[in-house]
Amino acid sequence: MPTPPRLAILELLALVPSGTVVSYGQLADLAGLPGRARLVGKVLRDADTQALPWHRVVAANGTISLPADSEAASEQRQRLLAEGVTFTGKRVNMKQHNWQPDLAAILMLLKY
DNA sequence: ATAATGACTATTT
DNA sequence: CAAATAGCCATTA
Repeated sequence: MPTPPRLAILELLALVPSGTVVSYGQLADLAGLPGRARLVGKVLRDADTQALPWHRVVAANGTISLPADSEAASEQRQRLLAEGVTFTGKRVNMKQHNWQPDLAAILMLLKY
């Protein structure tokens, strides 16, 4: 049984549009959980990655927060590239792709 | 109750 | 730009 905080994170993640990314901390803040970036990471580990855009979550500096050599890391990068996300070396160009919550997302946040 | 852990982050070397 | 440093805080052991 997911605790309320986790639920908020998951619902919010589901709203992140293709071609954009969010940082762990940003997602935590939006979900009303300031300072809990690490919790987001844990949620992603436990969550059902099949149905959620988990690959749209990257570190605040734009890098992928998974072991550079891991299979998951390369897959995440591949998925992002497929959505049109551009990289500069190892970092996502946050300037262009960092998600800015739209009205729908803001409204949804009100229930928490 | 205490201590270690980690898909984090901001700052400083 | 890479690496170390020091905060962060729920979850685990």
